[in-house]
Amino acid sequence: MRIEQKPLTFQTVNLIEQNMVLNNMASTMCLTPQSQNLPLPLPMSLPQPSPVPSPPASKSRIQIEWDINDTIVPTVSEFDDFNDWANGHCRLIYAGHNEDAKKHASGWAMRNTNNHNVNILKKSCLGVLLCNANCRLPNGASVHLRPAICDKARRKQQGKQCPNRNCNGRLEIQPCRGHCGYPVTHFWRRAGNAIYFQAKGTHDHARPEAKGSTEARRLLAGNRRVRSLAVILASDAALNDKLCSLRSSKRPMKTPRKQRANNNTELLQQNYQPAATTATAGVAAATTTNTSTSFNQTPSSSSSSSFVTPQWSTADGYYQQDAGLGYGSGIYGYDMLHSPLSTNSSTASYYNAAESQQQQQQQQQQHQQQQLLLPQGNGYDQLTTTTTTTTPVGYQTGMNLYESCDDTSSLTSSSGYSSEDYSYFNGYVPQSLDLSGSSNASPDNFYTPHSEIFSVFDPNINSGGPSTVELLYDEATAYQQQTLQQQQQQQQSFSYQQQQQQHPTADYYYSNTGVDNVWNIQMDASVATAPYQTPASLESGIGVFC
DNA sequence: GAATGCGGGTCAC
DNA sequence: GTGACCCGCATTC
Repeated sequence: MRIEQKPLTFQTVNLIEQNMVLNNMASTMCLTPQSQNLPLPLPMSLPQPSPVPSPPASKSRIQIEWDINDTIVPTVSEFDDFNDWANGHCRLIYAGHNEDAKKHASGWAMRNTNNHNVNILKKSCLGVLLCNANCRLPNGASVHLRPAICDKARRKQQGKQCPNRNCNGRLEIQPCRGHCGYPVTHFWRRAGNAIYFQAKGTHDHARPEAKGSTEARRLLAGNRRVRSLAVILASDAALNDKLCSLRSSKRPMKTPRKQRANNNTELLQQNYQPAATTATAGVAAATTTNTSTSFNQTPSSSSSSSFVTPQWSTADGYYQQDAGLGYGSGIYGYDMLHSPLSTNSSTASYYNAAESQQQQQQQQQQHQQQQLLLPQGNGYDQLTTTTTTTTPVGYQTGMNLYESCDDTSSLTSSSGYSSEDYSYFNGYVPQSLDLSGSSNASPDNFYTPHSEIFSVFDPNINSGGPSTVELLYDEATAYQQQTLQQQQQQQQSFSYQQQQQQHPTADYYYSNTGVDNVWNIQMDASVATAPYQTPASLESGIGVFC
């Protein structure tokens, strides 16, 4: 036991950071499998990410030492915000009534692991399901699916053809080896009025898709107008992020799944109500350099408690958090599907630090333009605000910006299948999407690495009125397009982006027969015919057609 | 059907 | 003893 004798108080940010440095140091002290004579991780057929820096460990605002295995854990009166994407060696204490905590939720695909301790629930990370061909979607995103928790279901997943029909790759699990060669483990323990969470290890893989997307796909399974994987992931991430920003104000009563499906249309009518305070905790972006200011610990803090500092308390932090983790930037070896809505935004990675100030100015200008264009009261303006009020360091510029950004998260976790996941639509109607739709805007604004997002919609898709899922996607589309326009204005040369711009008329089309629920991603033969190239392929000069 | 929690059991160190 | 992992069962959604 290492319980401090002094009363629990909320320490200064500096102390928090110091603690995180210690935590990170502790994590680095982890013995390697070699040193322990443990079997090395299984050789992976999947392309391994290049050595990646250790992501920041999640922070706890509770400065007290404890361990999940302590006989008696400290009693606290203040709790951490729930963090779906807890990473690194960290300990968090959640309120006992926290629904997510009660469900032992996580954005990571965690499966139960028997530790023969009835008091402590142990879970280990399953990694992420990737395409072994390392294919890229037209938007540059990689395939990063969520491994099924159920062993049987997971076995079925593996070896399946990549959802990208033009890719011959197979889905393979990239196991998590973030804890000394073993999967990252999470420990949950209930004691008193608190739920204690401890994570060991730092995930060495991309985030899987949000849990909710699996549900979404199920919903879509019977829908002949299922979108592409890219869109699914994008929209999922969009919803994910949005839910993140709303988490604190939501949590309605649970709704049976069937009822949710039936109510989806009704949900669309709900107006987007921004959260006064968003208590969802993203992955704390502490840095080992201890140079960070209080990322996410916005001055505004929380109105509910002087101790509680919502990490996402302001819209401004939206993208900072999103951009900061670096998953999308390839820092961790993967360019995850990004959208401003995405939990894995890589959009910001197209910019570098030296340009950030200029970008901000441009963004502000763009923001003003957007404000003029966007309808009010439909929620879209909310998103716009979150998008364009990015601080100079908001767009991720590399690992050194961890401290100013946070991870996002999601709907995933607990709420993946919860009604709340589908209950927080903006409620804006398709018409609003037209503002960002391809019909009115210059093509130059659309053909970005993510342009396919705007091409996937069946022209007849709304003929029968938008479904819940459709609007879900539309929402992602509109939001993403907004940011794409900003990106285009940046005029920053990124090879990948340049490649896209070389074919300003190129377009991608998706088709789905509805039979096997497999999606085609095709380039319009009438326009550009150059193969799509990923940044990597551009470097190597090898075109990638998937 | 899948997620989740639980627990028995095995294996390696 | 510890940790990882497999498996089956039951419950819930």
